[in-house]
Amino acid sequence: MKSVSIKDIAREAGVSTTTVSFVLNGKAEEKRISPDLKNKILKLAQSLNYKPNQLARGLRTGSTQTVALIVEDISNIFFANISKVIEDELDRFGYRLMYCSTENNDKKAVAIMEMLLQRQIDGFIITPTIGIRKILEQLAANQAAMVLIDRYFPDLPISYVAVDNYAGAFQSVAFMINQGYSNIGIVTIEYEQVQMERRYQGYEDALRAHDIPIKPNLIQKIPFGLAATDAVEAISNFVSREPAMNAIFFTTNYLGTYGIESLKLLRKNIPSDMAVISFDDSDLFRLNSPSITVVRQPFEEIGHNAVRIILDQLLGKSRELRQVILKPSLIVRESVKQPVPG
Amino acid sequence: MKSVSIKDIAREAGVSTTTVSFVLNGKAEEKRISPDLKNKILKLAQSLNYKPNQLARGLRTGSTQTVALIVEDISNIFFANISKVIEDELDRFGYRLMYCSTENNDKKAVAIMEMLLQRQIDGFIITPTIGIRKILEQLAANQAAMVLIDRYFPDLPISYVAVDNYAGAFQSVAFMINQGYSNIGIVTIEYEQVQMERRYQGYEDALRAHDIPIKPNLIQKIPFGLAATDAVEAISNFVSREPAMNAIFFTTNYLGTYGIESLKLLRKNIPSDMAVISFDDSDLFRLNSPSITVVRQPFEEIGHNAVRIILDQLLGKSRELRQVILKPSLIVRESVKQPVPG
DNA sequence: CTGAAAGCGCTTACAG
DNA sequence: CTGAAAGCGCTTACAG
Repeated sequence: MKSVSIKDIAREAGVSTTTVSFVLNGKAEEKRISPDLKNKILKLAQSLNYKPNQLARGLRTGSTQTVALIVEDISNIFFANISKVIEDELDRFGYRLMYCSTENNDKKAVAIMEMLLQRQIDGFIITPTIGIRKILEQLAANQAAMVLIDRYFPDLPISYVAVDNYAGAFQSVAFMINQGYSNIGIVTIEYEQVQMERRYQGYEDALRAHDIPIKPNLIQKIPFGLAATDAVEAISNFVSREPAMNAIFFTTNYLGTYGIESLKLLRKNIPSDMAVISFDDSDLFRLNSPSITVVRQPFEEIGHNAVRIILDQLLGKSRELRQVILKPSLIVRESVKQPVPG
Repeated sequence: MKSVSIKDIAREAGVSTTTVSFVLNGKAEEKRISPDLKNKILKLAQSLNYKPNQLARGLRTGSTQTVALIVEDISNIFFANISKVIEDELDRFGYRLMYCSTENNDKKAVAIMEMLLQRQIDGFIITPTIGIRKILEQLAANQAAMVLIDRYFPDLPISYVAVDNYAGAFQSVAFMINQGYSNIGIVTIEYEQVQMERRYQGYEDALRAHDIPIKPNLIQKIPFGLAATDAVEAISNFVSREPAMNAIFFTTNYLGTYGIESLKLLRKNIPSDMAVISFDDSDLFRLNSPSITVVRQPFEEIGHNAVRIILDQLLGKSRELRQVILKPSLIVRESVKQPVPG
């Protein structure tokens, strides 16, 4: 499948590749190329089904007009939603989006970054894993166009867009307390990253603010990447082990999903046996019977902000450090009700 | 951020770029380069943090070691599952996967194909939209490495991997009939593509095989891409309009999800008011109360087969036309029960 | 054992 | 108004 090049067009048209290149790049007027010649070249390109080779163009210009989006898992609805916003927006500025999932695996994340760097990607929108900190530092030192989303390194001079995880968690737990719950557990991820730490801290502080003691056995940490069945089992054990616990805060959507499965297996009724709030929204939470109260992250705003920041960098408008923290919102549904007294 | 090239390494090492290239490509032995020199170059590349420029390499060799996966919607769990299988498998053969979503939009699909063609992608795994038929024909004529998944053009000489949609639908509807239902409706997508046609045909034939007349008013077609709220409304109207209908077959996962929402809004009980089966599985179907009976597609097998076919083409092992049809399986859960007599 | 040179398909400063 | 030429960073056939 030998593709046609500007050389082919030039030969057919009887002109130089320079002229063809000018015309094809819309510089005919600027370069004062005659309209007749311009049209001839355009027609020829069309009829030969010419497709510019972006590798050659990228090699020559140093720009691929491509932005990479690196997330934890593109099939997670939270990231899928964000990526759609980002893709649509970038498209309007002539940038292509290339997405990659790290699965929160440092090795995979490093490999992805290497791969992207080799492909001369213009800009990066990244949900970082801890293991790529070094790479990000280097990129930052090299003035690469880059913005972090969802999670970030507070001490690194890299722009980010995130959500007030602390407030989202605090608000959720406070809501449960105000509804009369006091034996509130938390299921979170055993992974030392800001966003999860902040959610955990919101949980603790909400309890403390209401003079409720923190009980270590109401805290369940699940290792990241645990197989679904194992995670469900861990949560089931946790629930069975703590009969006094009557409410659980799940710090992310898949944990909430596992939780619903566990409670279903245990035949625990939501909310009469167990009140539930999860971070992140999903069809499952919305349509579950009863529907699940959630902390919704404003993914449209996250996407918009990330694109604005990366474009400012790419278009050379601004390289200033931006640290955007957006407010999540508690969507009250049916999974937290006044508990039966006694 | 000027990156280091083999020229830099060559200069530092006091050798030619040829030698550096040989070493970096693991041809030191073959080209009989002295071990000392080899190590020196390797060390140098390491310490200079050399990253090969894949654009240059791709331009020169004509191969980018990249396969594109074009699906309808990467956030649909069915496609997300397939893509993970494909990505992992290709990775083991040194190929990168680049994924794109068409959203079943012909214009977007064409734009994606153009973009990929310009980027010298080595192979294509495609869930085609109707509008890219022409492009696929051209690619096929040019011997491009390519395989279609999920849907295909039966009359085009292009390999594909799909599921026996007819059998899946037939089995579902026959199951409902055997459970005692006879007023079985169908909610499908108004879109003229094989896979949906086959599912619809399975529905019709199952009814016919059991001497149940086809009633046009039990057939609801939803335009593809209809906003969620509108689709839910359309299904609600459909359900309300046909009080005699006591079972519905949904031909794809998001329709099933809309259906559950509609039934919930209408306060219809599954299965006592309405039995439900949907094509494709999901957490929502599995965890819903009651859990939803589904036709599960063997996504692992789909992915494996697609990769095997594309690799055979890429590695030049085989270009033969392969038409793989896999069997889906009915997963019986709680959403179809014997209806109350009368 | 190693290197000079051509060339992949573009873009663009320079010249006329 | 248009073209010859250099060069982006690689790989590789050819030569010695």
